[in-house]
Formats: sequence, C-alpha cells, structure tokens
Amino acid sequence: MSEEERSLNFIEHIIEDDLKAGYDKKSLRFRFPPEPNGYLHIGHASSICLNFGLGLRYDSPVNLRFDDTNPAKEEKEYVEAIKADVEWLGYQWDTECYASDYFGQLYEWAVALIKQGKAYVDSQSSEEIADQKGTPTEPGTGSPYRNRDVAENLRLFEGMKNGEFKEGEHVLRAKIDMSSSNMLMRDPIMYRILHKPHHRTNTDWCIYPMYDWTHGESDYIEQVSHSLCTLEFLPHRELYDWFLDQLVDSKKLRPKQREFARRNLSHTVVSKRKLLQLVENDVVSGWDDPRMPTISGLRRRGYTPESIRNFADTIGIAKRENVVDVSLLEFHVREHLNRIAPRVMAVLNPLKLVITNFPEGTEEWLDAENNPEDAEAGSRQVPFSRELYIEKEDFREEANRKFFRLKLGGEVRLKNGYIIKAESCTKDENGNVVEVQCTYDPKSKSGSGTEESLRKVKGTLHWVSIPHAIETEIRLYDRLFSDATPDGHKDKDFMDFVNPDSFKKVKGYLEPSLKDAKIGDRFQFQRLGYFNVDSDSDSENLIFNRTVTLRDTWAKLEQKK
RNA sequence: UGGCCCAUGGUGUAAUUGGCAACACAGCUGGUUUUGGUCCAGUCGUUCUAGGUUCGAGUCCUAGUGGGCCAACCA
Repeated sequence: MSEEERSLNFIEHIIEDDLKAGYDKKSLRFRFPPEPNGYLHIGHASSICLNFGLGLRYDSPVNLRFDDTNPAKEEKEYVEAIKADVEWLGYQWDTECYASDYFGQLYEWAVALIKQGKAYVDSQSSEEIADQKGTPTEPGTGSPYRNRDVAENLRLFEGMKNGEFKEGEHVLRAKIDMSSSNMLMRDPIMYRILHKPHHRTNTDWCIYPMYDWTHGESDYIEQVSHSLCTLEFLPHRELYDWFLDQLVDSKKLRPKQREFARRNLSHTVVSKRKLLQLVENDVVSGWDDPRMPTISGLRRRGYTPESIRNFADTIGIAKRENVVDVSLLEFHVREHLNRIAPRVMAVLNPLKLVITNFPEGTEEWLDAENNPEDAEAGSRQVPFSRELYIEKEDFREEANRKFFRLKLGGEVRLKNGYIIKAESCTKDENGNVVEVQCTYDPKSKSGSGTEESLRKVKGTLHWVSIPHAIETEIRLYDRLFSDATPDGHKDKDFMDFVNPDSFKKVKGYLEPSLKDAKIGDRFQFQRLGYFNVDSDSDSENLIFNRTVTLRDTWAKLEQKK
C-alpha cells in the first residue's frame, strides 16, 4: 500500500491540522517512552510503529526515552532488551534519552514552583493524604500543610533532597485544586523520598519525581511536538498542561499530549503485570517463550519485523476499545514468510513407506524448487530412496474421494519425485498401520516431461528419505489461552484459560539440506507450516519452533464432522 | 451520586469533513495449482436506540442505552 493511498488515522489528522494552522513541519518531533521495568510486547510494537512511523512519514526525529523515575522497579537489563527490540523492529531513534537525565532541571523547576507558591511540602502519611483526596463524586479537603510558608517549604524540600528524612516522611505536592472534578488535579504529588539507588544516577538522588511531573517536562526539554500515549492517560492531560503552563517559554515549542486506545490481541494478555505472572508461575519458560506476545517471544517464534510492522499498520490506531483477532497477526506472518521462506520437506509424525520396486541400497537425488514464489530462490537436491517417511495423517486404508491422499489401491504424487501406488500395509498387534508398501512409476519423475510425469494425480505428499533424514526436536506452539479475551471475564481469572496444549514437543525427520541451518533461519516445511531454528539449538542438535501452520482448509473440513 | 472518553459487518480500521458506507482479516462458494499452501473470482451491513436540523446525516444537535477511564508516595 503506497503512502499517499492510505487514509490518515486520527493522530495524523491532528498533525495535518496543526500543519495547516501554521505549524512548522521541521518542528515535528516524536518519542517512544518505555519504562524500563519489563519487556516490550505487541501492544508496545503498535506504539513504536505509530511514533516511528510518524517520524518516517514526516521525516522527523523520534527519541527513545526511558521513563526511569522509579528506581524500585527499573533495571538496566530492561533498557538493553528494549533497545534491542526497537532496533529489531527496524527503527532508528534520534536520541537515546532518559528522564533521569532531567532530574537536575526538574529539581530547579520544582524550587521555582515552590517560590511561586504553587508547590508545598506535605508531611502527612500517604493514608492521610489519600483520605483527604475525596472521591470522584466528593471534593477533597486541603492538607494542614497546604499553606506552609515558602521559606519552610524550600528548607524542607532541600532537606528531602539532601537525605535528611526517611521515606514517606514528606512529599512535594503541586498546589492546584482540591475540589477539581479531576482527581489528578487535587494537589498531585510531584516528589517522593526514596532511598534507593537508581540504575543511572546511583545514589545521587533520594527524591524522585512522579510521572506527571516528569513526562510533560521531558517532552518540553526534548521539544517533542506530539506526545502520544494510551487512553488511560487522558485525565492526565489537564495536569500535563497545568505543569507546562507554569514553566513554558512562549518562544519554545509547547508539546501536546494526545491519546489513543491500546491495542489488545485475542487469545493472549497484553499487560506487563499479567505477562510477568505467566513467567513467575512457570506457565511459560520466560519473557521470550515463543508463546509470549512479547517482541522477544515473537522474534524467537519466528515472526519477522516486517510482518509485525505490517500488522501494526493494518490494525491502525483509534480511540475505541478493541480486541484484534490474532488471526490477523498470523495472516501477516504467513504473507511475509510465504515470500521469503525456502521450502523444505520434513515429516513430524512418521509412517514408514517402502517402495517395493525401487532397488535396495540405491539412492537418487531429485531436483527441488526452493520457493515457487521467488524465481531467484533456485533449487536444491533431495535424496530419494526405497524407504521413506510420510505423515501418518496422509495414509488411510480406505477413504472417500474427498481424501486427496494415499489409500490402498490409490495413487499419489510424492513432491519433487514420483507417482506411487499403495499396494498393501502392515499393522501391529493393536491394528495400527506401521508400514505401507507401494510401487512407483519410474517414468513419472517430476519435471522429466514424460507423458507419465504429466499425469494429473489428485494429491501430492511431502516425504523424507529414511536413511538420509536428520532427526531433530520440533516445538509445536498453539495459542496460550483458549479464550479470546482471557482477562475480559469479571468472575474468572485469566489464568483459568491457559491452554494446556499450547506447547508440544515432537521428533521431526528433515531432509539433509537442513543440516547447516543456523539459529533464526526460517523455512516452510511443506504442507505443515513455517518453522525457524530455535536459540536452544547447538552444533549437535537442531531445534525448530513452529511459527505458524499453513492455512489448512482440509483440517477445517475434518473439524466440521 | 460527579467528571471525562468511546460506539460503523464476526474482527480491526476508513469514509474527500454534511453527498452512492470502503479496505484488510476471518467465514462461506467456486476456479487454478506437483504444497488441501500461494493465486483468482464471488458472497456476507437497517453505521447502538429515539427524536431533531437539513434537499441530503455514519458525520451536526438533544435525550437515552451500552462499554471504558478517574480516589498508587506506579507509569
């Protein structure tokens, strides 16, 4: 989809309106502001694509800003992971910023506010402050310290900064309006005392600014023009503007906050807290478990950055509640992988097939196309021999004409190989088929151009030559939750909906060309799905993750029964 | 018994700003195919309700209904 054809989302409309109203395009600037207290997930990806997409669209800088005002929760490890994720998605930030870099400026501004009588030190407990806050329907009442004189406020605030007080002893509050219908305007806390080392400023500070006092001011310092956040921050906008009103220099750009609805994905949860719960309860192996909707999980699962960007682009951005069906994400990864993933053959549920008229102890190397969607992809050789594996599901002793696979007396094409006919089968004591005996037509070789090779046979199977097969571990993933909105039930916990079959480990038999596959390499296992090499692999053992199955209309037909 | 936000197919977003409701996904029907993949064609809607303004309303106004957010020394 070309840029000019695409319709604008409401954020772009706001920007276009600003531009029309005389806003200088050169002063456009955006930012992605994660708190380094956890891993990024698909919801963040949407925000990243929004902000960096705007940067690309308007040729404007986009900062990566870590909102690191709470040393109790934040760690350097997350900073590194977040940077890696943003880069992997394919975006380049203009400046790597930290709210903590502005602690000095913020402190100066706070002192100025105190001097103007617009901030005061409150010496009550958090319970007392909460009690006086009122409720959404009742106004709050002023703190007994609300009218402390400026000199005392300054002295106490400096004392707070110098570590003269214990945590919780004092806070700095903005003096706004205890009866505002907006709870956030009822003298919000600007600073609290925290005797904790910070991942960047270490022990330089023992007071830390709150989000509201930091975010808009950071935007102003960085001269961010449009500060985009999720809908739950809408009531914060009034406070965001109030703080800016106190210190904005009219010659400088004044940032504006605008809000959009966070994107929810069906069959998963998109909340750091809930994802953490999955990790801590060992429901998954970690933040990068391939079932996790984290960027690192999707990466390990085999998703491509392009597919995630296309997904974000397609779902767009708006202000209403939403649950995007995960099938849309799957569509985008299939669409991309269909174009780029080399085709190979692998059997995951093997059934032995013996071609009785193929000479014992011999092999034949067949030409196989690497990707029918990509003329440049070339071809490779795959070995054919007397004993092969096919999928158990691809053979039935008897079946109706809707079954385009192998049945006794029936014919089928072996992909890139020959047409075979099932003559008989052997069963174990339980009646399970353990071997199928076939004959092949030596003149029907794929691509040979013979009359026999051009015969139309309904059904083509993938296969692997047993003596040449590489044995590997295959990890099959399914949706982590059986319910579309696991956290959308008032009476049930989202953990109740964890899909017990979301992970299955099986043994796979792969064509030998795969032996040199490297971690991260993506393939289409023909007729099965897209797979990539997991990071748990080593030179001895390959491990594959199933990214997503192919669309399977046959499975749908079967399910209907 | 408050304030604010939102409402368009099953899902997500559009609608030249008041002018024939569009795109993608999913579903369903067919066609092509040496992947039951890909590809191609077709199909699926009283724009939450009721009033109002207007030649004309998804869009503007009023009321209602439904959903969401707001009382962390979190972000």
